[in-house]
Amino acid sequence: MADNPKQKPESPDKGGARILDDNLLMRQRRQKAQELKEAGVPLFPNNHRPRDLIAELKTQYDRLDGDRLEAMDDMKFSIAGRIMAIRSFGKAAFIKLQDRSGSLQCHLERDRIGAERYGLFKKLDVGDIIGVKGSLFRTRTQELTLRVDSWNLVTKSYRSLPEKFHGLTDVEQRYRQRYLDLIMNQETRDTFQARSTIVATIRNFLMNKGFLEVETPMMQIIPGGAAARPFETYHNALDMHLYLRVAPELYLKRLVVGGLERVFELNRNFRNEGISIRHNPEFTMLEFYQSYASYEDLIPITEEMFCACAKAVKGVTKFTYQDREIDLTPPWRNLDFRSSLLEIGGVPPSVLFDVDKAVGLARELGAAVRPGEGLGKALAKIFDALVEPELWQPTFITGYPLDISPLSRTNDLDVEIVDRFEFFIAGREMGNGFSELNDPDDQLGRFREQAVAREAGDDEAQFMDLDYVRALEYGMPPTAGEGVGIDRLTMLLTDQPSIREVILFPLLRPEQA
RNA sequence: GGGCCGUUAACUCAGUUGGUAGAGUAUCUGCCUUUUAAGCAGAGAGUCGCGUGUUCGAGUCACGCACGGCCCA
Repeated sequence: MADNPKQKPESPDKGGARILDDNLLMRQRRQKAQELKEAGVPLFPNNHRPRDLIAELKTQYDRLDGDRLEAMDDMKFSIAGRIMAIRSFGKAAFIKLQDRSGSLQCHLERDRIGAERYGLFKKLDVGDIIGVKGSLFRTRTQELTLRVDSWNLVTKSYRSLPEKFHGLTDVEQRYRQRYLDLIMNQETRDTFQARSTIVATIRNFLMNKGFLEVETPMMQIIPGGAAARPFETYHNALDMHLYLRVAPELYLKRLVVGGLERVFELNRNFRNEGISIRHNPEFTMLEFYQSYASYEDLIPITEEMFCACAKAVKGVTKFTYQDREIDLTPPWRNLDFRSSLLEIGGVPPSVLFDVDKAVGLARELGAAVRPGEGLGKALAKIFDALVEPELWQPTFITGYPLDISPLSRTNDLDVEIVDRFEFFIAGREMGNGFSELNDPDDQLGRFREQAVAREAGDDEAQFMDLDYVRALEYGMPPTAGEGVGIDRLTMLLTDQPSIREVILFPLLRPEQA
């Protein structure tokens, strides 16, 4: 392959051979595999069907004492899993078998399974996947153990697993080779189990409230719905530039115009921005929209949904995150945006209505503020620096400036602000909700202002979307909508400090230059 | 983009003022039928991330690059 001159250098599998390294351990394993094969043991058969799950055996039989188990010696069980440890003696061995549900110790005796099969068993390696059949018993230390009558190889493993005591701890290797991380680390398996539970809980929660789950384009001609830089791509057959969506918002609201009065989408967004402990270029967002509701109606729904997730994962709504207590019990704190700047940020009142002072303070705090950016943007940057990190307990912040909220309905009493909240837990934004702007003329004006900002160099400004305005001209019922960051919620409920710990395959540069 | 830290055997890690590269686990060989980080005896296993430089001599010092982590932007 490597010496094929026709091989394109850009080929995605270039260098594939380079990472398929060869070392003594692998040569030994392949040698033993060859011996097994020659003895008539298939290395990669696909005819094994385990009947039992380890966790279910434990649930059913771990409460029985040794005598009871011996009395049911003719009851046979069949499990399959990966060999995680072998403790071998001359004519018998203990192995630890791990399946998706847990792990169980098994005991193999030469005199029980026969000298020939026992000899072949000795050629197996830690990491191999095997099936075993036998009965349950208790060892001297009372550990529930399967007494193996017969075994069969299900899948040969050529690579040796990490050391049993420390396991795999190298962060880079854990992310690049997540499969290995999952084999070795129960905590990783638990984290992604929790993630699945959270997603399922949210789906059930919304469906029970009459929401319809929908899927809208991830490849968009006009990327809208959030202040973020999009990824660009290209469709060959249509000869057309496309963007990966930064949010599904404008499509979901088109569906509300269409009469789907309660909709949600729970799927991936893409933002072409920096990577950090709380940002991955692709991330998962819930967005849901409810007609005949305002942003205030979303507050109890949000509280209820988060509590449902916490109960599903942790069983409680009070827990610790990174050694600090979090209490999700409703009602959550509710604080006005400007008040939060004064009370939590310690910002002088004069800054709140003075663009120059706000920009000055934002810059003092190290934020990049472009010339021409308005008061709202500057205040938002001050908020990010001074207030957000302090919002440890769940807090709704309301009364956001209009100029940073181009899709939100203007407040009826104060035209400087919109009917919107963001909410924060553990010093992080967890979500954003507002009464949707459904006046098409107002929306068109907001898009025009965004276009001006874009001209001025704001590459996070919204794109003009005339079809969306046209949809609003047909009439969108008054609607409240909300977005929730699923990765961050998962971090919160699994006590993980980094978003990469809750994304199975976080984005990394390639190993090889 | 900037700062700090890391990269040594399959894994987890030592490696002193620059002087032939170490341990534990894993592996291999022998013994061992209730172990559970099993035990005992022996053995093998390394482009020290990559490159350049300094030096008689570099895992170690300098510079550059790559990848990763944390912090800042």
